[in-house]
Amino acid sequence: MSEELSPRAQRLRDTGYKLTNARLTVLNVLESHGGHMTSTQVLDEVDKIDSEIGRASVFRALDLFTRLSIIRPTYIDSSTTPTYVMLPGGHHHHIICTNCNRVIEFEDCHLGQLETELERQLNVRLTGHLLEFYGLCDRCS
Amino acid sequence: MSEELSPRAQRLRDTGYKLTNARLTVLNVLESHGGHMTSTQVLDEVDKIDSEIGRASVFRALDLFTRLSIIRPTYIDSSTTPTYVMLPGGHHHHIICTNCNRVIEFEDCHLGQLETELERQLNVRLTGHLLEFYGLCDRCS
DNA sequence: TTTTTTAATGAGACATTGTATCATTTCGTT
DNA sequence: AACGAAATGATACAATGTCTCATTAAAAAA
Repeated sequence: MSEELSPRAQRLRDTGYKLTNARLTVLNVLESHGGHMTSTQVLDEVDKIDSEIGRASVFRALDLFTRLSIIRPTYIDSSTTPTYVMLPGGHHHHIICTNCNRVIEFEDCHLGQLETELERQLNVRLTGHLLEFYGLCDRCS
Repeated sequence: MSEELSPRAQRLRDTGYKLTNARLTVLNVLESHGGHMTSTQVLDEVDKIDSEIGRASVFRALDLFTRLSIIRPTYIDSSTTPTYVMLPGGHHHHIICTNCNRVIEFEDCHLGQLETELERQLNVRLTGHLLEFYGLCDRCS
């Protein structure tokens, strides 16, 4: 088949993982929802598209994508069920209203400098980050 | 009883919540472990101290503390079971090694400026934040 | 101090979410 | 086309979190 692959799918293959139907479907679902989904939502959407895909494979894909820093689990409106956010370009930032749980995205995080500083000081190699601010949104404050 | 209260316990009472045995025990456990614990660990430790305290109350306390930004659930070594980190002074930052899951703490995050900028631009009131970097630690890179 | 009010509790059945196992299938390569 | 390793799907299971409701205990009022 000669479909074109999304950059993330490319990355999957380049890292040595097989491009299976299950993985591509999960990735597709995440991408088409902007990557703010719980596992249950992903399971539902995947099921709509291809009900042959098993529950376990969905969880396995979510785990794999997490390890590859394609997505990141975080806790938004439940302190127990994670929401998977995409890490476009390896990073993500938002504000969570602690009253109504609304999520507000914003652009610049100015963390490039801190990142290189930490890499030098601690001898680590950083590939991404997640920055969450908590507080009250304009409606709730 | 005239025990002195921790600042966080004070905060609980000041916000109008009762200082119950269950809540104080959970808080105590979190504080004495530096606040990097899963719910199961908290349940175990609480049970050691006072086995009368019910499972539900522990979860209720964790939820409450999360709402008050005393702790924050985050992903560390499982993409599903959250680890609760304390937000001392309303914030927390660390590096998670995506290979061995080691957590490296660091100090300055230099986010004060960004915080005030966002408050002004978006008309929000921010009370805390969580900053996570992902990458390979010195041993794994 | 005693009483009152009401939030919070604990027990435990239940629901939800995630994982392990393993025979079978599929991908990518030869 | 055939091969081998990786991944899958089915399903039983395990772990984690939630609900209900009668009872208790914390804080306020008397």
